[in-house]
Amino acid sequence: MIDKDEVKDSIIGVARQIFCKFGFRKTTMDEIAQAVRKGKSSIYYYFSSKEDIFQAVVEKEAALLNSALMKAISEADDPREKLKSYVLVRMRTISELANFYNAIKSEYLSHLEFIDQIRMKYDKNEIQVVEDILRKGVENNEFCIEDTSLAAIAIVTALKGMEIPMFWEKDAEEGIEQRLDSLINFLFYGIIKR
Amino acid sequence: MIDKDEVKDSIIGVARQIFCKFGFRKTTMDEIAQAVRKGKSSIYYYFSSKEDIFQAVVEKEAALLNSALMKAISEADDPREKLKSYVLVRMRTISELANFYNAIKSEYLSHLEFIDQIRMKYDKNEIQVVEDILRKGVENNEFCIEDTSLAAIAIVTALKGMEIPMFWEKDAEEGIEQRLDSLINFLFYGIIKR
DNA sequence: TTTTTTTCGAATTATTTGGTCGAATGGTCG
DNA sequence: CGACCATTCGACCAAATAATTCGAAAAAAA
Repeated sequence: MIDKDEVKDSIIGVARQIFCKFGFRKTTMDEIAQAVRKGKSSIYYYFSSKEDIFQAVVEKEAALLNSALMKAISEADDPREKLKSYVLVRMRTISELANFYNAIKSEYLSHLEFIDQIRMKYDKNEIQVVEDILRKGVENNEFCIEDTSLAAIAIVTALKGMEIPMFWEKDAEEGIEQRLDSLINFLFYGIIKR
Repeated sequence: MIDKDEVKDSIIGVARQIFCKFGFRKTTMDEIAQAVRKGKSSIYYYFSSKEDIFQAVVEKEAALLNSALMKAISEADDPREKLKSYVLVRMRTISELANFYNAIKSEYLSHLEFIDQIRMKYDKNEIQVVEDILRKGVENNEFCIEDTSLAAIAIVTALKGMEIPMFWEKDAEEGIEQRLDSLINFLFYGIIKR
């Protein structure tokens, strides 16, 4: 017998590719089915709808980013390093996932609220994590921040700001490192105790 | 009043991009219309159908290749150079147009016979041009060929062989120069009088 | 064999899309 | 101005396509 989750995973993987290429609308169940070498109807044995598949893909992407962040943070030790590593890894990973986000953006997919829901879920998590780092930094006397909660939100928001479509359009490769540096500098100048 | 041909050209240009990205099937008239900032029905004022637009795009691509070839040939002087330049420019231009051909291939577009027709039309032209080069080369005693007509067909066919989809898949950039060299060598060894 | 899991073809329904048409809009020229 | 083109567009339709359902057939497990 086959592991159902394995099949689901392979569908998610394949679907991701096709979504990347054509976006949500232009991706058909037939294409997904053919790509995993199954009948169209078989897909419905694993997922209840096209939207369901898409949701799974988004969830997986978000989880991927999340685990990359967690790993990066856990590997650095002092708060300053943690924060730096967090920012760097976040941008790098997002950059890798850019394909997918590109595919999504522009499509009038906003009415699929679950995307926002998933994002929000992970956002809260992210903000919490960043806040923890900040708080520890304050305790260690490395950062001077009045309201760590607000600061965390600001940082995550700033990083999200770099995800805006425009950013990924053309300059990608070259511009990214510079922007990262300047962003990190900016954050640190305002945060680090001098 | 606007120049009708200008508008047509802009439609062709925009349509080309979208065809490239999504292929014929997945490209909708609405998209094309939106991209040129017109109503869908307005497009039909300039073109009679989606196929008609596509045909125009193909025609333009073919014409582009053709004029590139003519220019290259006219700039070289002796037959040997002409032939070499022809081969090089052909491959280079095709490489640039690869995007478009990629978009077309794989789609079951073969039932649109006009593609074959256009190709054939330009093929005949190309074969004729090559044959002229060869014949001059023979006159100049640079080439030794029994049947220039057959040889021309062979050469054009050989070059077309390099257009097969597989070729463009992955190795593109690196492999192309080598292949070109070897192809040219191959042609010349069999043709040039030693 | 019986039962359960998995697949699929055919049918159904919902949505999309190519294409038409007549009515606007707007500029041109007498 | 008003008659006359050129151009645009919204509303509409039929055909195509796509999502989803369903029952039955394989395949696997028990």
